[in-house]
Amino acid sequence: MPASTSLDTTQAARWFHALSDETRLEIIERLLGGERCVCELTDLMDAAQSRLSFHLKTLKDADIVTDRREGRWVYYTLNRATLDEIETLLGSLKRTERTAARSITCCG
Amino acid sequence: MPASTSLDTTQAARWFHALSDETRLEIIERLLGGERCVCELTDLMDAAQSRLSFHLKTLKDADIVTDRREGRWVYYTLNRATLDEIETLLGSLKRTERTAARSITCCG
DNA sequence: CGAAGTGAACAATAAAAGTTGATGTATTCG
DNA sequence: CGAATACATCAACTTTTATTGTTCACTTCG
Repeated sequence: MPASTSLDTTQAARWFHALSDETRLEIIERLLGGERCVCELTDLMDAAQSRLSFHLKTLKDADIVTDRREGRWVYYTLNRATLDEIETLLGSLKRTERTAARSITCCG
Repeated sequence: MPASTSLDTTQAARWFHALSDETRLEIIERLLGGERCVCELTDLMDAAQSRLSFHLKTLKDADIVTDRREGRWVYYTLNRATLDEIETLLGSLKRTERTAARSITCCG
């Protein structure tokens, strides 16, 4: 049986890591209004292009955004399905387990 | 006015960072069943005490757990209120903005 | 009081992650 | 074709995080 409980901590850590950076959260904010190409984000955020590219890749690897090429532009969009999954996961971090947790009466 | 939109990205990044580590997620899982003292966690997770202490501090700094001393033990508990806040925040990362996002017609 | 247990804090090190500037690749346009 | 634009990728470097072993403080108990 798996080491511990039901949560996929590896996947969860990946997702939360992708969300754990201010620049990336700002990107996400910009994408709330709809898809954006990199150059728009570069303008809006006044950030170096290579820096944004780095963070966009991080978000993409975590499946939080998707990209689409159109001519010489690449448009990024929020992947709300993944955000839904993360929200669900967060929910499961709150649920009270009814299993026999209190059997271990600590160290005494 | 603030740089961008309504989201407190600093706070959000702090929270997500606290959740972005497998060890910390495992700790949270163990706490789902109720409060635990450090020595229980050390046993359950087969991890060095100083390592757990480090991660517990990270979680505590992010307000995701609270601690309580009782005799020589320190008990940690999930702070579900914070988890609720994070869930709400995640929700706001999904909402569709109705503001004039499309005014910028990109670089063309 | 002194020994033992519990856990925080510290220092040294290792490993990730982020930034910057430069280079490379695809696409469009003259 | 050649120049320009959009973006990814890379290498060098800096900053953050995580791990490990050790030490320190507090509490209990003989």
